Amino acid sequence: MTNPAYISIYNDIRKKIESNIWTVGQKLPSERDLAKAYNVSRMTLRQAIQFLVRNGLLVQRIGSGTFVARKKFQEKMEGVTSFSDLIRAQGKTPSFKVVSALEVVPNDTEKAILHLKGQEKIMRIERIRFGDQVPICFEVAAVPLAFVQGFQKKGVTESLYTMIQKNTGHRIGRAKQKITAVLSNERIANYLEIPHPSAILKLQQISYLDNDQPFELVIAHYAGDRFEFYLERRNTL
Amino acid sequence: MTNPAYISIYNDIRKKIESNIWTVGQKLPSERDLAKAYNVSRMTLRQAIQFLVRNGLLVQRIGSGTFVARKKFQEKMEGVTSFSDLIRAQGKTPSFKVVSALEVVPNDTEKAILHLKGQEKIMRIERIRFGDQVPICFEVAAVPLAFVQGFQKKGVTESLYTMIQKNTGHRIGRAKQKITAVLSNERIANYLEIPHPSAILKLQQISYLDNDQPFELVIAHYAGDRFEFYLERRNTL
DNA sequence: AAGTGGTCTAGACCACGGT
DNA sequence: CCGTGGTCTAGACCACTTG
Repeated sequence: MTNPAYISIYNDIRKKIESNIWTVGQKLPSERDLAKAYNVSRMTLRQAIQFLVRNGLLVQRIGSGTFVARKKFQEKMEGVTSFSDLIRAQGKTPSFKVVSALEVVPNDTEKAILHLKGQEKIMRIERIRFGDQVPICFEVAAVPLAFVQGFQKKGVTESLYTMIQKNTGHRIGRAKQKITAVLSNERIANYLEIPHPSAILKLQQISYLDNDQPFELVIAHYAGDRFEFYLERRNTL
Repeated sequence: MTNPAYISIYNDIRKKIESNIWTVGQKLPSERDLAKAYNVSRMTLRQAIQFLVRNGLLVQRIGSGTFVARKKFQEKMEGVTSFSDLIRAQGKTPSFKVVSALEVVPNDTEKAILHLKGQEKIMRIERIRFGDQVPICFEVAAVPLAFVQGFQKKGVTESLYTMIQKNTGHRIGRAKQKITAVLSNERIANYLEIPHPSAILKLQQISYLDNDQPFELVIAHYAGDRFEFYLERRNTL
């Protein structure tokens, strides 16, 4: 049942990065030294490094060395829908305002998607996101209460992901996203300060732990004329 | 300047698959036999296989063997915007109708994005895409004429990609996509048989060869209430 | 039991980057 | 120049699937 060596090494290095033992931009020991330290061959060590590079935690420069990448895991995980990244990429400053954060009984959609049973409650958070003070997105997030034990109603920052990882002992595995276009309704047009009707980019995101348990449902409404998603497809090699 | 062995092997196997020497679902020789055939060690052979698996051309089953995957390269390359795949995933039948296919002078956007100089012309193709006869998408594609030498105005099928690969000697490298929401205009509402105003999902896709030369610009308008994009993010390992 | 992919070793040479 | 990552070898044992 014991893991292959390269997976143990992968996890160990990841922990060192996530706990800031190795900080952003820092140079790691050479592959040869790391192999010695982990008592494996260099090829095996390289297999661990390879996955860390592919997942964006490390970058390698030939002739120079291996370095901790700028982005951390949970920031990466937000992936194509990372609001902050996309706003910053436009040279703007992201911010948000919490409209409400309540412990409530889930609606049918939330209940089905989050696999909730009986009377299990959720934390539902409504937020408006801004870029340089201009409202760009209104979003509703639902998380089962079990995942946010002892969670204060303030903030609801990026550290939600790290907290869930601590509370559950699981890591974040994957995220499904659906994107469509809808017409605005009065409430959303109001929040986003746009005329009604306007075109809205609607995004539904479901996030899963690495045991395939869903832990978050987000439905976001973006002002069509103030935001665009950017995707890139590459072929490795 | 000669390639590493695993890249040559990668390309050789890819050619065998794309030219149907090894057909879909077929079992490949074992890694040990392939290594012997290519006169490399098994580790090197595995590195080539690994990339083919990651790019979706092969699948491996432990204890069983290595097989040609169901999807081929150019189908994969359409990626998240593959209309046909998304429609078929809903159990519907995709089809399309060519509205026009003309050799014309590019507009400023096309000229800039496709890096066109002087009086170079393009082929501009307008299409309506259907799912089970219902119009879902109106799209305009622009390709520099140089890439479609001897191309007939009929069809404009998926084999566009393979033809460009033959004409240029380059492979398809990556694709950039921007997604946003806009309100319909009269013409598009007419093509898509939807009320006006409606919400439209607008997609711009730029495709590049592996030498980073852009070869295709597509601007697509999807009826918001008949279509949704589906994306998935995974963490390897 | 035989064949397959998954992992691993202990070396080696190369091309590149910085000093 | 020396240290780095990139590639490669010729073996080996394991876990899994299939006949």
